[in-house]
Amino acid sequence: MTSIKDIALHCGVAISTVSRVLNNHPDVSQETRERVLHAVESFNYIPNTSARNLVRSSSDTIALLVKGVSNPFFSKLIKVIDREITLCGYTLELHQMDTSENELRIGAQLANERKLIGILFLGGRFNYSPEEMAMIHVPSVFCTYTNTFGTLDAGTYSSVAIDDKQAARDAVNTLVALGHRRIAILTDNENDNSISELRFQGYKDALREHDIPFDPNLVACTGTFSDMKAIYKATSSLIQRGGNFTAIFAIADLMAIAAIKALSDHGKRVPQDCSVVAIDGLDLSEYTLPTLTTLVQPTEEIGLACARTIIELIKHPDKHRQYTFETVLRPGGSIRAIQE
Amino acid sequence: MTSIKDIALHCGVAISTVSRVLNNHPDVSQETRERVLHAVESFNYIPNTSARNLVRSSSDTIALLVKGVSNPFFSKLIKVIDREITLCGYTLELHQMDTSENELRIGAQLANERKLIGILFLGGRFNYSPEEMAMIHVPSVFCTYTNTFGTLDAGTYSSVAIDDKQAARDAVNTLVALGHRRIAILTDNENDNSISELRFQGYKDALREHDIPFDPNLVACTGTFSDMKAIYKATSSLIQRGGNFTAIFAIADLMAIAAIKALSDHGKRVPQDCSVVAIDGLDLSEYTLPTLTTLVQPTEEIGLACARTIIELIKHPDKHRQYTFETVLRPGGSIRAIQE
DNA sequence: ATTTGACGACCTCCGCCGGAC
DNA sequence: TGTCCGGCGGAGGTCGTCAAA
Repeated sequence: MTSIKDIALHCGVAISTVSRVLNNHPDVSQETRERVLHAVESFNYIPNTSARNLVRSSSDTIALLVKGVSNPFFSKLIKVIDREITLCGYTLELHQMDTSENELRIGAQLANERKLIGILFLGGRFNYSPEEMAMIHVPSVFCTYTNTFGTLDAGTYSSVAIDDKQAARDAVNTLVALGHRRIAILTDNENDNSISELRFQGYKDALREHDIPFDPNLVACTGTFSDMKAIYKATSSLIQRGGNFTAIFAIADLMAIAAIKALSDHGKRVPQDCSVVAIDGLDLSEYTLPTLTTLVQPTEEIGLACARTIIELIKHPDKHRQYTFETVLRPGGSIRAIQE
Repeated sequence: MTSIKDIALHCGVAISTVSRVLNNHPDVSQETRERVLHAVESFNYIPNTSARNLVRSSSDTIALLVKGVSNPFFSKLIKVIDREITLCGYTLELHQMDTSENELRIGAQLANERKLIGILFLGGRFNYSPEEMAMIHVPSVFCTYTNTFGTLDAGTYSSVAIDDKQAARDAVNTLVALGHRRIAILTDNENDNSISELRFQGYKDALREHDIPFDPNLVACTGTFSDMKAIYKATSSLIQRGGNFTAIFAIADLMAIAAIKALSDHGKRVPQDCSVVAIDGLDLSEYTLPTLTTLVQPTEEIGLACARTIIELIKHPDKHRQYTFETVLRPGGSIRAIQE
């Protein structure tokens, strides 16, 4: 392994001089600078970051802890966050975990190991307690979720998310406005203290607002956000239960796509026989047949907000804020008005 | 920040002794050990990982360098690789980069920084030179690509991939067998020394085998693998050129999905007016309308092979091998026979 | 014989001082 | 007087070796 010493020896200069060149210090003659840079190039020398971090007061690393990289909504978000963090001169470290793991425990461990200066949690539980949060000793931001079901004080945490309940209400209202009253819901889980539960609540709220009775027979749980086969099956069994619904609200775009396929295989055309609305607004779902009517999450803005919030928080560790973004309906070909 | 020195001072022992306790060395009396551990506990002392990595000869960390996490084919692969690496007792570190970046340079830097014991490159160029490869001093495996256009000796690198040229030939042959002779291709780039070029070659080979003249007018370049809008536009302009094609071979599933939408918007139904075949076999594309006819990459097997190959290579650094997997046609609703 | 201390090496940065021209 | 460069010491944790208690 070549070190700064080898470069110095080869150039016949002192280690300090090489260091000065590498760190763009002024007190080096143009000629020496070029000689050193040339040696660095030809030796393919890369400074040892462990040693570098060791002597520097802090690292420049922010970790992004993702629960389920296979979620296509996260894919784009990761890209945006990565770009902004890098642009601001920080290093982003990506970590993937299983949906069953405890993100806070892993975050605490990682922060210690890696000397992180911040953590972005992407996808997580909505019900943290102050005791749990005490594990984390570095600035952190909850991305795409907030602490709805938890007991954290608003002044003690930062989050960037959409209003999930409102988005679900908007989705259902869109269907009701078209005359639908028998509206089924396709969700992950009824009581997971997380995103599914919140959107499920929004669904029930919207029904109540329009005096539509809630029918448990119209609830289909998939147990997953991304396993197409499981979603297909859940929709199939919903159809076979014969709840006589005229529309489906799917809590995620991928679910809607699998649902449309299941409907089609059971002889129900979308939107003629059944309307479908979802939440996410993936690029993809604008290119399916029919195109999906969906509430678009402003991915670019959310990603930028995540990155900027953590950077601000690193500079001012107590300035906590919760950001909420609006979703916007993207009209598609998957819905239509019902005629009585 | 408390350091090992503080612990040593507080306990009235030498630094070496504290180190011995922390690393479970036997030559410490029970009493001293307990005293030190107690101090570590109460001071909340955590060893500095930078300093630790500086001296340690190796870590247990394998890095997975992904070029474009937004590629949905990679998402599932990452999951499989992560599971297997973790199962085998190693730590996987995920790193994302832009398509424009040089994966080898980043790999070299990372290996140095993190004291990696291995690197998995996921998605990369097919044309490395021995000089470039010399930057990498740890075992590494090329995942989903190999060195077709490069000058590496077969005994000097490991790879796990499908036979891209053959898969493309199979795709085109499927169309020819149904009577198609005017077959357009939807690809990223004609000469990128990478996956697109190889699949493009396979396309041309298949045409030649069947004495079908190659028509440059039937080539549509998207310049991207994942930007749906760009793919849609490329397809639209292909249609407007009026090449009179009866089928499209898309080199990736996502491209096919956007193409089908473009065809539909131009009044061409799939498969009645135009057949579409792709390569990838995403779960998703089994649930679109129509379902996509595609050559499935055995994701599970490829992922396992990637993980096992790097682990074997770490144990035996010179046992290089190139693995090739077969793709399998998954029939769908996007193709049909042509009647003259 | 068992336990502990002392030390140098690993690598980089940074500040400081001193020498050379 | 200013410009350029050398050299030193410290910081951080580990580990092997040697010496000492």
